This record gives sequence, C-alpha cells and structure tokens, in this order.
Amino acid sequence: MKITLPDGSEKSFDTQVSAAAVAADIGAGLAKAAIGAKVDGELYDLNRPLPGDCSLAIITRPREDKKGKSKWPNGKPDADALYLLRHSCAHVMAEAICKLWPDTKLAYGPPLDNGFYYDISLDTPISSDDFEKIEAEMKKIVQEDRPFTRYDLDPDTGFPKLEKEGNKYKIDNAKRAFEQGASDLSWYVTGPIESIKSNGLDPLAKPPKVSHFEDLCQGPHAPNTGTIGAFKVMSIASSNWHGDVTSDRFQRVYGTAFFTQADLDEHLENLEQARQRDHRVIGPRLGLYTIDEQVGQGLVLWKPNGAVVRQELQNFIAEHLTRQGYKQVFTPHIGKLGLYKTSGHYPYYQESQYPALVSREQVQSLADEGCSCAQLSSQMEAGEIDGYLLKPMNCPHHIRIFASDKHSYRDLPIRLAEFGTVYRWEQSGELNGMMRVRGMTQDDAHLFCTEDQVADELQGCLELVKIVFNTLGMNDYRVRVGLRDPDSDKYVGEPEQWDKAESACITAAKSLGVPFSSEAGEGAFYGPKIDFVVKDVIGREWQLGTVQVDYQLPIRFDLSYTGADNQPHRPVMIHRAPFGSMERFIGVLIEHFNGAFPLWLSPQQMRVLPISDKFTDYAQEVTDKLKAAGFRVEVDANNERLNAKIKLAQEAKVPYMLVVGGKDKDAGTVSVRHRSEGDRGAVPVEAFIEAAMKERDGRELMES
RNA sequence: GCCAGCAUAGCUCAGUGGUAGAGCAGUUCUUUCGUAAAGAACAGGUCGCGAGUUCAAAUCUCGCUGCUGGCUCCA
Repeated sequence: MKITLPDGSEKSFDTQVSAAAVAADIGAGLAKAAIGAKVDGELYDLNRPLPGDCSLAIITRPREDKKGKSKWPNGKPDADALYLLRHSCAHVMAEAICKLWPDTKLAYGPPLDNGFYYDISLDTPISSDDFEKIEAEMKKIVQEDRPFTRYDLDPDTGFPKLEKEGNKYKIDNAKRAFEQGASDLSWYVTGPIESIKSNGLDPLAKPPKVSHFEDLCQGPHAPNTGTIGAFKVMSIASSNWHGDVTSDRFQRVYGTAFFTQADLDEHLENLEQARQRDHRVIGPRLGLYTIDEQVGQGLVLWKPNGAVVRQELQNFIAEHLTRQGYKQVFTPHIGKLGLYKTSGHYPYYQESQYPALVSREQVQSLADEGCSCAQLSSQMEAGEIDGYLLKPMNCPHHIRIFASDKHSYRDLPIRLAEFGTVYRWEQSGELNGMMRVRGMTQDDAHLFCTEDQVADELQGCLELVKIVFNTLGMNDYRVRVGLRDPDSDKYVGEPEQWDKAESACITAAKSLGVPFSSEAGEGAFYGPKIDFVVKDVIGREWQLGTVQVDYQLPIRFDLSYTGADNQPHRPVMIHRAPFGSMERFIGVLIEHFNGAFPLWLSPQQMRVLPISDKFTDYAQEVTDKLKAAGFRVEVDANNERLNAKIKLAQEAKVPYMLVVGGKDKDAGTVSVRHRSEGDRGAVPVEAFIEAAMKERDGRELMES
C-alpha cells in the first residue's frame, strides 16, 4: 500500500499496516506521541489497519510546557486530538457509571467542542452529589491505562449480540449506522482484546467479569485510557432520544477532558471568568436592568442606566434608518385575533403566545350561557371566540398601514420602521436574562417593494448591519443564509421567485465580508432569510437579527400596488430586524464590552472626583460645563478618600474620572483618569470637553 | 414543559435539629485626604412561599414559586 504523508512524501508497505506502524517507521518519537490518525480526512484509530492507498496524517498528543500546559505544534489545540481524548473519556465515564449503577442503559455519548456527554437511562437518577464517586471510578480506569480495542462484527453476528444485550438504543444506533452506509458493526473494548478472545471470540458469550467494558461505537478512540490526562464530570441535564420530547427521556451527563491537569484548570478558570462577564451578573450590578418575580418571568425592567444605553442605541439606529429612507411608525401592543388568523400566526403558534384577551361582554354572555372553562378553552382553540392578542410580531400591523393607502409602483419601496414591542410565551426553562425573554422590543421594519427591488433592499438592510456592527467593534458574528430544501414541498411561491430571492440573499451576504453559510431547509416557508448569529460568553449561540423575504403575507392580506401597466401587482415584503431585539442585543453588548461601554453608550460618561470637600465648588463648576456640553456626569461629593472614589468609579465602569484638587482649581484643569488607561494628567477643562465631544460624537471605541 | 441543582440582610456568602452570623453596601460621627477600599458606632432578616414531622426546623419531608445548567423550542 502507498501512504501519502502531509508533507507530500510517500511511503510504501508490502502488507496492510496501521497508522501506528507508519509512525514507527518514521521515528520512535512520533510513534510514542501518536494517538490516532486522519486517513483521507477521516479520523482513525492508531492501530486500525489502513484501508489501502491513502493520505495519512498522524495525530499526536501535545508536548507539555514548564507549567504543565499542553504545547501544540501550531499554537492552538488540535481539535482532532481532543476529539479522540474526549470520545474516549466518554467511554470511561460510561464504564464508571455502569459499574456504580449496573442497571444503566447507555444510549449515545459523543464528544463536543469543549467536552463530551453520555445520554444514559437508569432507574435511580444521578445527582451532582454523585460526581465525585463517578470521577473516582474513572480515575481507576485511567490509571489502569487499558487499551481501547476495536472489533467488528458483521450484521448477522452483531445484531443477535445486540438483541441479547437488550439495549434498544444501541440496536437503534446500529440500524442507523447501516442506513448511513456502514458495512460492519464495531465495538470498542476498554481493555485487551484477549478479554474477548478468552471466550473464543464468541460475541454471544458472557463477557468476562474482570475489567471488561465494551460499547457499540463507531469510534475512533485514543489508544489507551491513560492518554486521558485530566477530566471532570461537569453537569447533568435531561434529554430525549433523538431530541424528541415525546420519546424516551435520558439523563445527560456532561464531562470534559484534557491532556493535562493544567489545561483542565485553565479551562475551569476560563469558565469562572466567563461567569463574571455574564450579562446577568454585570447587568444588574451596573444598574442596567432587573427582572422581578412579581412583574413576571422573562419581563425585563430597564433601569435608568440600561435605558440610557438602549436609547442611545435606538437613536443611532434610527439615524441610519432615516438616512436610508425608512419612515417611522407606531402601532399598539394588541391586535384582534382575526388579524392573526389572516396572517396565519394564530392558531399555529398559539402555544408560544400569551392567551387571548377576551372582551368583557363576551365573557359575560358566555357565562350567562353557562359555558364551562373546558368549553371556553375549546371554543378559543376553534377560534370561535373573538378577542385580542398581545402582538407576537409587528408585521400584521405594518401591513395594515400599507393597506390603508393605495400605492403606485412609483411609491415603492415603502419602508416602515418601528421599535415594536412584542410578547411571546416562551417556555419557562428557555428564559435567560436578557437573551431570551417574554416581552421584547424589536428593531423591526417591513419593506414593501417590487420583485426587482428585492436585491437592492436586501443590500440596504445588510449595509445597516455592517455600520452598526463596525461601530460597536463586533466582528465575531456569523451569517447564516437560510434556503429552501429542494426536496420539500412545504414552501410557497414560484420556484423562479425563490431562485431570484435566494441568489439575492447570497449576494447580499457576500457583500458583508464575513464568513457565511448557506443552509438548505433553513429558509422560512414563505421565503429565504439571512440571520446574524453571535456567541455569548459561555459559548452559546444566539440569533440576533434576521432579514427575510416574504411572498406569503402579501397574498394572505391581498396587498397590491398599481404598476406602470395600470394593473394591480403583488408587492414582495421584506421583514428585517437586524439586531433582533433590544433586549438580546444589549445583553450581547454587555458581554461584548464586559460592561465597559464606549463613551457614547455609557450611562454615566464622567464622574468628577474632588479630593476633599474643599473643592466641591470647583467640581460643581466643572460638572456644569460638562453638562452644558451634553454629557452625563455626576460629582462624587461623598466624604471619602480619593482612592475610594476611584475604586467605585472603576467598578461602575465610568469612562472618565476627573480628579480635581487645589492644583486643578488654580490652573483651571481636571486631572483625567481613563478607566482602562489610568492617569492621563492635568488637562484644561475646555480641552478635555472638546476631545470628549469628538470621541462621543464620533461614536469612537475607547478600548481597542 | 423536562432532568438535576440552588434559594439565609441591598450584594457576596458562613451556619448538619437547640437564642440568626461575617464582609461589603446603608445611616451617623470623626477625618479633609492627589489616582483601585480611612476609622468608629448604629441599623438591617417571618432564613423564597405554604403545609407536615418534632418538645424544638434556616437545618428533615412534601407541595409551590423563582433562578442556574442542559434538552426541546425560538414565527
């Protein structure tokens, strides 16, 4: 067989060899460090025979630096090496759990970007108190440094073995593997293959009792349990078979693994730091928002400081909307049920809406008729009762504004914008600080245009996103273009329209100059869309904005404009909320800036700190001048030492601290301290104001 | 909604069945201070809510509410 190595060189072998043999042939050092292989782009066990002529890259364990941290060849962790390690650790954890709770049924245990999990089913639920016990068992297995040994069985032998073991999840996994083109079933034994061979390799034989663990698994794995340098059982959650809530429920046990203890420690330290950066920690601490049990779950109360950030951001966005020819509208928070029946949102999304508000007269007449709660509920379900809905989206209201006038093709596009507040009944377990709420204000707009205008309008939407993201220094976002699934018939509209709209979306996405993915089947049923996705501090992805092309609602509401031919034509709608909601966007922003907003967004932009109360008069004089220049500024006249005032201002992330004492009073200066640069020395008041105004009005980013 | 965990002063937390604790914040007084916490005194709690067990419950049991992690969902 002919093996091509990553550097392009080739090696030939007379017999079928494994990656281990190739590594040994290259050098003893490599052989020692090798833990797996990548064969034609596919991960392989180190000792698994190579399939034939192929390209081969040896995956090695990292070296260690002086502090015991992994030292990776190209500076960043090798995802493949960690994959092998974590996948293997999932098996070790599964073995430990099976030993502690013999009735455990294993379902599925894959590696993740930052660890692994195993879905298990057992009678006695595991709790976090059990983690230590599990880790102790895992430690033993790792210390025994047992090999991971793969063996394959053909389906005729493999399926009876699985049937005998009686784990329906593994049988299901095996079936799926075959559907995906597997030719054999593979098991991984955490131990020498002799533990099987001693039974004459009879897969139906009872497995030996000593240190034997095997798991149906496609692999691959690290060569030995000892490869796992450090691990930790992290958390436990509930999950369902194939993510189907109506199907069997599992306990999902999360863990993580690293090559060294120092790596694990660093990871845990990073997690702790991320927690400190969480908007749910910083937000309340900085007085930005609160959520109150008496008001309701998922209902954000914007406190004065948060309101400033939001207002500034809205002003900024509104400024650009005006520039782009948007017209501002305002619409009420409720609308009649019929509106949402026309739009199709009710009753299809009934479960994610607040229940309808039914008129007093109607409730009374129903009561007079002796209507029971059950009847009321079923009439509501059937849509026989009229009422009002807290609006779950703004589009129907905007559509009715469009429909209130007759439009010529010359008027198009019409762009209606509103910071519109909508309400959605999200499941309680999904609520999350400002990121996932039940009442939110979208930076919403609806564009009504001709089909030919769609491409330009999409460009315009993305232009706005680009401006705002650049101004805020947010470069770390992902763009997802959702297209139709060619094999599905759930989509409405003509294929030609779709082709045009899809290519317009892709062209628009390209113009952003950031990575984007086109995902078939991710489009809305009424049209393709462009979504913006960012990660929070703990790595969770949140969709911010979306831009959607819609052919459906104009039909449902029978919208039209008069064309050059004097005939009615159907407009195309574009829904766009490029930042999603103010709640989520500012939640993301809090974490992005770690609470230290740029000057223009800071709730308090400056704080004047007199060094003693002898200088409060001068401090007030300075403050008045700053206020006259439009700054949000306060004097800290408390009876405290300067150091204490500075500490408080730093903690409040106030951009500028202006220290004033005798020297400043005499010279007409302020001693400027920048929250991240520290002491900048004395500056004449007017000069400081001028520079700060430039920084504020230019919406400059303070920290690079 | 589901599984596990958590809930003690405004905040961070200690308190394993026997008189509710600390630090910070707050109030008052002293101090008048030049770049990340001056000192002292005072005040502050129905231990999330409701039942139960017990001579006795912050502590044990059950239910509820809220929060955290994950699952599912996100028009």
